Amino acid sequence: MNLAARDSTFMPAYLAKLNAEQRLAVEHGDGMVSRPLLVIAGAGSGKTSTLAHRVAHLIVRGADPRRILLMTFSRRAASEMAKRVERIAGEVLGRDASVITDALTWTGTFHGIGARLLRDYAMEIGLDPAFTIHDREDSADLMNLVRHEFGFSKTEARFPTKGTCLAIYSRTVNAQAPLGGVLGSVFPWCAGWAEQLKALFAGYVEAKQAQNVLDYDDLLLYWAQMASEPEISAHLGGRFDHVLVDEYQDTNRLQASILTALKPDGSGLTVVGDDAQSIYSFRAAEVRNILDFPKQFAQPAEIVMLERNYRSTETILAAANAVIGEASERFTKNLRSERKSAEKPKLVNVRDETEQASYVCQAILAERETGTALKAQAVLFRASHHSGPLEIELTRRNIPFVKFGGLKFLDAAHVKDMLAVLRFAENPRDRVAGFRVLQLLPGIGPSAANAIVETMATSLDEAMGLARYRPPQRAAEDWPGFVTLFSQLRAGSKKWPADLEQVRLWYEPHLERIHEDATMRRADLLQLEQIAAGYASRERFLTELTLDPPDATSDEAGPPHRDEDYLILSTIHSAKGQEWKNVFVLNTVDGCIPIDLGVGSKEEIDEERRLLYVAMTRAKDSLHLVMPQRFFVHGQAARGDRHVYASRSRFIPASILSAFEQTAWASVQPKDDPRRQPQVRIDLGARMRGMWK
DNA sequence: GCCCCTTACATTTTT
DNA sequence: TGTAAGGGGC
Repeated sequence: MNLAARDSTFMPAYLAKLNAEQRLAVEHGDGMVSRPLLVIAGAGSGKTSTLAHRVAHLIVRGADPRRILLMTFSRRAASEMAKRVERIAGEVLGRDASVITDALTWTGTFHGIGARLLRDYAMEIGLDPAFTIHDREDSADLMNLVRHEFGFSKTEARFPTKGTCLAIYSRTVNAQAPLGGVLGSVFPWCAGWAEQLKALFAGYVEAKQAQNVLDYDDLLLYWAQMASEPEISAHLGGRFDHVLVDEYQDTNRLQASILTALKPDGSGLTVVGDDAQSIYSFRAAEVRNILDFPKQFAQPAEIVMLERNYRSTETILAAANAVIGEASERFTKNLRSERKSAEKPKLVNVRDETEQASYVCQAILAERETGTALKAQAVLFRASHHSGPLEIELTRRNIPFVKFGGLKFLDAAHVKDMLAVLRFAENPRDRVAGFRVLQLLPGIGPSAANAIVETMATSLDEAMGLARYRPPQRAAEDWPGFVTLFSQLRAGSKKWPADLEQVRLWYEPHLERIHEDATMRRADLLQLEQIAAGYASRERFLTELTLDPPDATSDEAGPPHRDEDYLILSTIHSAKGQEWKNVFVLNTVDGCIPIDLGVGSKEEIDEERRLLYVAMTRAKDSLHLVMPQRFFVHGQAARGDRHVYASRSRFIPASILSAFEQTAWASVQPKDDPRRQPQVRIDLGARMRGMWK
């Protein structure tokens, strides 16, 4: 049988839809464990689809879905992937497909998979399986505790803040680099504190262990360490036949070392990514991971390049290619598109951020009039706060929107309080949680809270230690209620999610005492209960919520207006992997893109350039880059006129302007703009008084 | 020791 | 703009 005949006669429909390169990636190894595969997938080249097809193809060809490990960048990406795999496999396997894809249980983020594996192997590595996980803020709080303990909060010259300390620590761990080197290259202003930081980090690690907590980095670090032990490594690697990693350009050295430990010779390994979209180096992502992948193994890797773009029009792609073409070093070639369009992307000049907001609103509404849903349109920006003026204008005009990135539901103090109670019950050694919870009681401050967790730590049983403690007089009234709550949560007398309701009933009086807007906050707590109902246990709820929190107003139970049409607002980072018919990019000016903090080195500039490239390549049909000419300075009176002038982003130099259509826009109703009121100050009161002199 | 008030200050992106 | 550290009253 010759290949051509096989192609036309026996190729399943799901393969026939793919182009030649995509099919190469999907069929590599034809379902068998085979040599490593690298897929360089340009923006809009059908990357997700190709990966989903590959997984489905593996299953169709007989691979055991329980032995496939699929790691994506977010849980959202993981569930999207699972849905697609099921649909594709369904075409071949019929209704059995859902049973088979349900067995595809090892999908998730590196951190999420790490947490699961660590609980599995906890006994072997001397970890208490009841460990709780600290999010970024909890970690910073613990770092701060140690920082105070060591007396670093009262040094002559100012010691780095808790957040900076944690950033340095995290960077050092994730980059697998020596502290000195990290300080020199990334945190030069802290280089003088090397000795103290080293001591601080040692203390921080000890504190985490004493309290049986892991931070984000530990999930990778423990996993990598565990995987480097020969006995565990063989067992661990043997659990999975196929390991597939999405967005490989955004993995760091620690993650790469985990992959190597799982599959030392690269057999059964697939990584997918695009170096032109690497935007996470601030998190120690290492673009060399993807560039050096082919050289990493003794056996040669198969390399597949997907360079045909199915998303954007030719004109949008030409402009994006022009922007990325200015980059100094690059692996991927220019993408090509066959979607014709007469319309170039627009460079829109507006007076200031207020005008920018008006422009975006009217353009979006005009598009909706022609039949483009709000959901098919997105506004992207470099930093979360860049969307502030637009959010005000959208609210004023009653245009519903959902914002991704920036403030999270879980950041609200009252939500954190509730979660801290649960975490404290789950792991009574978790001092950050305990410290927070105990201070909710009136009459208990930092020193009493400290004494209590100390008492608990030295007791054989934590709940008993708590019951034995004699609280200060002013806390006597509220104390017994808390002890009862804690004991019941510890004993597990209630079933999940009834636990959470019990905590809420206890918490509500405190909420009303502490916060004036208790009613609004109470609604959040009810929503938290809705979300909780979706999880099997307290432990799963706490773990998964920490590792992949729901976005402020979307996801999970969601707000009542979920079915309605709404506009998407997103940071460029959070827009990764997504696409919209119309895309607006705010503040395409120097100081915003690139952000003024990120212009230190050539590498940082290149990353900022890739950010603009990622933003531009999200657009299918139309793209607007908006450039306010002046920005009002913060920290002045409400109507103050202090401002700075901005210029077009350096990533759009004159030499590539021809790829854009330049326009200017001004709102036709200047009276809407309070800043345009007459710039005079008249003391009418003085005139009135003068009338009687 | 707790709590409220003032003042200073820094200010990206996220698992 | 909002958080964090410090001061003073209870």
